[in-house]
Order: sequence, then structure tokens, then C-alpha cells
Amino acid sequence: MDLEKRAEVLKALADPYRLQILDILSPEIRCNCHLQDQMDIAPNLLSYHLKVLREAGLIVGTRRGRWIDYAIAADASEVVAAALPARLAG
Amino acid sequence: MDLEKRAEVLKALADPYRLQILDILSPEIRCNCHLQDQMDIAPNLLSYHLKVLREAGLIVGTRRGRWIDYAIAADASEVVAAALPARLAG
DNA sequence: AGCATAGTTCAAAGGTTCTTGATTCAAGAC
DNA sequence: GTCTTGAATCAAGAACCTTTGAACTATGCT
Repeated sequence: MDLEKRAEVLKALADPYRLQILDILSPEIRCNCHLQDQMDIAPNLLSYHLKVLREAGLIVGTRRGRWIDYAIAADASEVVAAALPARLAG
Repeated sequence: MDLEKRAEVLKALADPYRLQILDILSPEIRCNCHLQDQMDIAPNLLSYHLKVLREAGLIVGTRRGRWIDYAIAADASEVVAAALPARLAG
């Protein structure tokens, strides 16, 4: 992974709202509505931050009827490990 | 560690120049001059990025005569692990 | 079809961060 | 002390990211 791409992944992590989203998704899959309930954030702003995380490959969303379930991407921890400098990973 | 503080640590990592610095420092301590040689970056800009890393607690610098040796902080990897969401750390 | 609800997208404003160039500081050589 | 060199600081502008409010899309219900 090149420097730009690594910085992009880490930049996606480097925001309080996005960390909070990942914390909530860490134990289990959650629908957007659940994030909305817990987070005290405007719906469109939540969408924006979810998009940033999606584009960085850290989460995936699947539609279920009117709702969308978000989950941490299966390979997210490897992506993060690959983005970190050798001495700081794990 | 609260969300703001965690975001701050990750923000310090999320830049190509700063990742490059940490990559260079990963195997061994290096003087500022060595970073300067390898990095194709203006001296004052290098200073700026070193300062960001220093303030995030990820590196430490010790003066040696006219030069300054930089090294990855002893507890840097724990600081990073504590900043990451549970499922993404190591 | 018409309506309500869950989410997204868009453009503009606001705020941060990065970069640049000039200046200043610190240490060693003379 | 003066000069040179390695490095840090400052103020400014540029670039980037986040937030806001409004408009839009998609799904399900009647």
C-alpha cells in the first residue's frame, strides 16, 4: 500500500464521530437507525461520515427494507494494520 | 482515552509525510538530517511534521550537538492501540 | 397513485490543516 | 565575538475537511 492510500485509511479513522461509529459497530452489526439513536448527530451528517468509512473500506452497508445495516468490513483490521508503520501495528 | 484524544493521535498518523517519517524511524533512531536527506521536503516543513508527531506523543527527539536524534516513542504502539476501535486494533 | 419515513446528495459556509517564505534560535568552528 | 550550519518558529495564503440546510431518492404503506 502506498503512502497516500495509507494516509487515506488513517484519515478515515481520525475523527470523533467516525470512531464512535466504529466503536458502536465493534461488537455487532447495527442499522443506521440505531447509530442515529445513539449519536446525537444530524442524519445527513451521519450519512457523510458513514460514506467516508465506506470509501475507506472500513465498513460495509447492506440494505434491509427501509433500513441499512452497517458492519465493520471483514478485512478492516488487516487494512488498518497495513496502513500503520511497522513499529506501531499490533 | 476519550474520542477527541483518540482522533488526535490518529490524525497525527494520517499524513503521507508523517507516515514516511515513522517508516524511516521504525527500524532505528535517526537524526533530523537523515530524514532531511531521504525525504525531499523543505526543512521547515519537516520541522512542522516532526512537531505534530512529537505533540501526539508518537516520537521523541533528543539533541546531540548540532543535530537532533528522533526515535519512535517507547509507548507509541500502546498509544495507537488505545486510540483504535476494539475490532481494529492488532 | 399519494403519502410517510429512512437515507442520501448537493452547494455553500465555516473551520482546520498544510505549505510557503522569511525570520529567529541554538550549537559549534573560527 | 562573528560566521556557518542545523533546526524551529511565525504569519500568510492555499488546500482540504466538516457542518449546515435544502432538495432528492428509495422503500413500504394505504
